[in-house]
Amino acid sequence: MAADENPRQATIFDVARLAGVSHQTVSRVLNDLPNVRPSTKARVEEAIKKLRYVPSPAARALVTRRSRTIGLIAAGATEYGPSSAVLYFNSAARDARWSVFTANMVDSDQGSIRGAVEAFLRQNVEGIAVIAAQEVAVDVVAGMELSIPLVVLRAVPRHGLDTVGADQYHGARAAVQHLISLGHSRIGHLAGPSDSVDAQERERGWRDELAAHGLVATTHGIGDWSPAAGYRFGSECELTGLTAIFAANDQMAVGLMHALRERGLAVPQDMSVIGFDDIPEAAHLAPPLTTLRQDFQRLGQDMLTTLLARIDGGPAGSVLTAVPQLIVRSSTTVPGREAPTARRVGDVPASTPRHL
Amino acid sequence: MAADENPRQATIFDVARLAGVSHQTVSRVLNDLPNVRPSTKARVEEAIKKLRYVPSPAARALVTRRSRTIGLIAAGATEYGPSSAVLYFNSAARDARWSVFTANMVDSDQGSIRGAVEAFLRQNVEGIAVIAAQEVAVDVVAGMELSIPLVVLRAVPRHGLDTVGADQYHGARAAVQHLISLGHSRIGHLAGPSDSVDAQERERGWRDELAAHGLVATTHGIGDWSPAAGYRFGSECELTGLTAIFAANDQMAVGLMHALRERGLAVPQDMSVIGFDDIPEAAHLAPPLTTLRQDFQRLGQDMLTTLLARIDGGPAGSVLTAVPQLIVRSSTTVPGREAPTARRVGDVPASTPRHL
DNA sequence: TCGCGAAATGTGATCGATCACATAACGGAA
DNA sequence: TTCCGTTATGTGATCGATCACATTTCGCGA
Repeated sequence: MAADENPRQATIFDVARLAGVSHQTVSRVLNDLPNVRPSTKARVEEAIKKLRYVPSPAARALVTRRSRTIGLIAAGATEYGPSSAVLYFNSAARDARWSVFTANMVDSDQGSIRGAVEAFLRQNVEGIAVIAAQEVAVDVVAGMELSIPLVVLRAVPRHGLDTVGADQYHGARAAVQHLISLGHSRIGHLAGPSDSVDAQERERGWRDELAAHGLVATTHGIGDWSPAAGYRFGSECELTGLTAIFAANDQMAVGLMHALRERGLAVPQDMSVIGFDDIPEAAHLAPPLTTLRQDFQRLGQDMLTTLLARIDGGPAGSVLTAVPQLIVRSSTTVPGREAPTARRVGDVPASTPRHL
Repeated sequence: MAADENPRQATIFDVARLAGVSHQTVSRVLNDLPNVRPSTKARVEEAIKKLRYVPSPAARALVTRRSRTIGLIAAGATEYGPSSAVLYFNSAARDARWSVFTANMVDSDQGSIRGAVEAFLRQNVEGIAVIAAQEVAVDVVAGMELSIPLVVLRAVPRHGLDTVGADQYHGARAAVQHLISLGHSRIGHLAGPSDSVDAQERERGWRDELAAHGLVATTHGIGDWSPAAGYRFGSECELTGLTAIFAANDQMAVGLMHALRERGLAVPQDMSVIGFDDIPEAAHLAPPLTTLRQDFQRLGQDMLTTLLARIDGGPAGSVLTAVPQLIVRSSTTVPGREAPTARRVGDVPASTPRHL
């Protein structure tokens, strides 16, 4: 592999000279403009190849004020869902020959997010994508009244915003429906943080599906998506009469099952547990976890498509991709035994969600 | 929040006019060059603030051929370890006011990686970082003989390359040492893919620590880091005489324990299992997993520091951060019962690793 | 007051593309 | 052949910074 260490990169003028045309004609070829004789075009393209010429994005950006570059704000990108969406968004962008500046937020306070967006703007990004569980991230970016397109991963359309998202609400209803069809009637819920729209939608789905069957939504907790939060909820919550729990994501379900085990309850015999996301570990937990699978690949790709369409001047719009798919494994079953009795570590009033 | 939609961004000339100086003086203030009177400097800075002026990176990059931009190749970024390193690398870069182009590879074949690097070069990145389990990614990038600094996440220094990594080898030895000190003498290993240096180092640590105690390395498998691979190994491997298994990462340990459970073996009573990484779920598995914790935050930050130092003309070097820390939980214990007998699903010759 | 070197500031070229406009070449009808 | 409207190509300005170099101002000793 000849690593020809050019003294300097070839410029458009070098190409022009070699092809025996003016730099402007080269520019026409580069940008696929009309009115170039095929024979000329061929000569130019050959010169480009011979010199291994690549146009300078800096020079181009300077005059066109376009950069073919996108900014991506990613918060909570160590969790499975968001990080998958980021992966596929990024990959799709590369396929479309766009470059992506990424800002992975370790903490998504207002200042950091604002700073990241400002850095993007300074780099002349042509659009911004936000993949963040926390609604505050969306609020901040939306509040900056950018003059460039913005697309957000979000289960619910929001006025003035392009959104892409999976149907969390009906996914959650499917989860609860599954439990009800097994015969459960008291079904608890461990929700995600209340500043997350996905979490809100899953909780709303839980309530509505219960209501649709004349059941009441009682036991309820709020976690931060982490296994530790699931564990705390599982240790502290009031279980009397409860036969099933719907956890807002798989990671919390892991912690939850751990706590139930410690309280002497068997899953699924004493308590059915259902998660959300279908992380790779889900099939191998003890017991293998029933959950709802989301198509993160599709989400990431749709986000990119939507953003590019908007950059090209297309109309605003919201995409709601398919409903998450129910994957039945072994953590749910019919409510076999009596309502469980277990020593309880903490006590939570049934109707008041408790922050963990 | 006055969203003053300027007709156009202010330029260095606007600032110069307002401050009553030449554009060159403004440039001096911007770049902290000497020979500017403090009073003049103050006037310029005030003008900058008043006009909300930000220098154009495109114009700057065009003339300086510098971009204050880094390219990051990330492969396997849905796994916990790499994605954490990516997160902290990125965050540290933003703190240092550098922008990061990220290329998340969904598959890391030679062509994709080469393409990503070429896109980076086109964008005039000043350095490239590689966070990838697969050694092929490193080979490709290193083989391109770039004229810009390159830093790689890698447990072992490699000639002509700046590397940063945790000491996988001694981490693995600590894992095996832990098992031996509990009384185990036949300790199997489920390694990561053989094209991963981390995997090689962990395996080498396993072998060497056994040898140091006069024990032989027998049962051995090769997985791809996924829970599914752990499960396949656990279902198929020969267990006779074995009392402990060291899995090269936590995710495979999850699958492994699942398979052991299905074969009627209890962890840790019949088989001790130890993992590597300490994923957030580890503490909540059944049983909670003994493992080795890596400091990914430190790794990401060190990578950035090393890369920036090289960009500033510093000498090449390799950083080996601390040895991963042993976290003892409940998946390991003394080898209580007799050597286990279990129905076996498959059969593997003891000395030949089997690809899963 | 003068002179002179250092400090402070200004002027014009430059990076490498596109844009706006001018001009040359072509091709068919009068 | 002449003319004229396309089609093809070329010329010079422009984007917004830095760089190289020229010029002015300042401070201080002779």
